[in-house]
Amino acid sequence: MEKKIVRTRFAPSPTGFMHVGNLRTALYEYLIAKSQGGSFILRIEDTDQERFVEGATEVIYNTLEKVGLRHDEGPDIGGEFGPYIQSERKPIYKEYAEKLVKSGHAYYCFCTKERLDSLHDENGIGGYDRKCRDLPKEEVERRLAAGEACVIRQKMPIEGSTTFHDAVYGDITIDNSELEDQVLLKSDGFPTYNFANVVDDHLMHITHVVRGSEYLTSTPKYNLLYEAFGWEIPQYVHLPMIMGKNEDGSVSKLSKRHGSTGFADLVEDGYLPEAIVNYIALLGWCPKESTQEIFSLSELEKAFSIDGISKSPAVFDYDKLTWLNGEYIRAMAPDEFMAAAMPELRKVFRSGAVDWDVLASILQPRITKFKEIPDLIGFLRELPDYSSELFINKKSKATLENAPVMLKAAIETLDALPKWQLGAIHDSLMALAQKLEVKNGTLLWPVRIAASGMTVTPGGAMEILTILGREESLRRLKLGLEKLGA
RNA sequence: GGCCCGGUCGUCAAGCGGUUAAGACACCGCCCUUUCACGGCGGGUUCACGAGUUCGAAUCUCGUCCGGGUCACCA
Repeated sequence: MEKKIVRTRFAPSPTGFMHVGNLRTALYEYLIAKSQGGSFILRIEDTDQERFVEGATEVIYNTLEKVGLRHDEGPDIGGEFGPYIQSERKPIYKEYAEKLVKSGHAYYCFCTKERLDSLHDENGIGGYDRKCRDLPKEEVERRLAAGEACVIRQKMPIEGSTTFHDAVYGDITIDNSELEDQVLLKSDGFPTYNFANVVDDHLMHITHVVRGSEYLTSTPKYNLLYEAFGWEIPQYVHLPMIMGKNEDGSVSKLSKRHGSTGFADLVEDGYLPEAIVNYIALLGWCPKESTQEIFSLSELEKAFSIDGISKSPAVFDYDKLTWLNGEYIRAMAPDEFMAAAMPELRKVFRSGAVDWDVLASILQPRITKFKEIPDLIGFLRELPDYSSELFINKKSKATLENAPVMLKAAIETLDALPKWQLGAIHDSLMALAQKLEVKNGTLLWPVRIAASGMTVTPGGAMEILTILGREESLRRLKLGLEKLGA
């Protein structure tokens, strides 16, 4: 049997905002295609002209590029089945909608917006009453000729039920009585989302329709459309929703009140695109026969399979994303880390000789986001005001009495150092502790306190001294001595 | 409210009739160590509840409860 080439599509509407749910859908669509050697298509769904946002398609292109999801066909690069922007396909939808009217699967409806609104109850629930479903042919033609505004509606079966198969949820059956005679073509001539999808997915030879599970209940309408046209029904792959945790502990569809929900917001918050992709891949999918969690995009392409997709909604966990981000930072090569950290480092050190390598070495294992850097090392730029109480530390056996002694001895040996380098500082201080017959901590604790003015610092006394440089280091140590009244 | 879907540690999750019910994040403890971090080791009444099928159920069936989704000329 010949195997059909897998074709998936990402079909966002240009709203100017890339929700992580959307991005995950795109990711899975890409992975389903690529894991099977297929094609990933980008189609812009701009059928709602009221919602048009300037520059919104650029946001889509930029996001896909940043996360590395390269499409094989799309508005910007073309392809065999274009155009790939729905507003440019307007005549196609009209043609197919009229076909359905002719075959008796759809009909013209002249009901006004006001009449439709009056059909809903106070909760906004209640659908169309099918008033125009059986209008006499002559009346339809007369009103059409008169130029009366109208839409084309799908004629749903009154009885029976429709069953469809979903690759993750299995067989789902819904009574046809639940199905409304939905609008296919709006009065402005644009298709509705549902109709445009069916027509385009078929015309573009899409094999797997991937979308959020909020579309589960409208899928029978799709099947009915495919059947009315006599088209082959694609594979449905519905994805579990992404939820956010509310303050009271409950969950609901991930939205702004839960934190950043857009790709751009997350990047702004300091998350790396690779980490975001890695994290959302794991939200609702898990590899088979492996407990691997760190995945590059190409590793995902190899490991992904539809049967690893879960059914239940997943809560977006910023903690885990943060951890992953830290993992990505730690995995960076030194020069890569340096390049990425430099903009933040420059906020603290505008000029001057700094031992960048030592600085990077204390930062890389400690940060989870680059934007943490300025707060973390502000003390290097300016010594904070601190209390002499900080010199006391039980575990290091550091006291107010021995601190001045240690400091004095440290200043003396440090001052005599020919070269101000981490190795030299390390060796001399270790030798000093031995000579004084105290544990390392007893010497190093007061030195670090005097050098930093803080009880908790990234890196130890030696790294801090190295970065500070000879002059500033000695100045701070002497200041510490003064503070101790010695 | 009708219909649809879901329910394994706080969170992401493995599990597909027989397991000491994996792993990860978070949390706690210990170790490493000059603080913190990294790293290492260890810890926690997790199968919503109730029936049923079965020698045996987290896994199958039914009911209950809880959560979510959906009912537009929005996507």
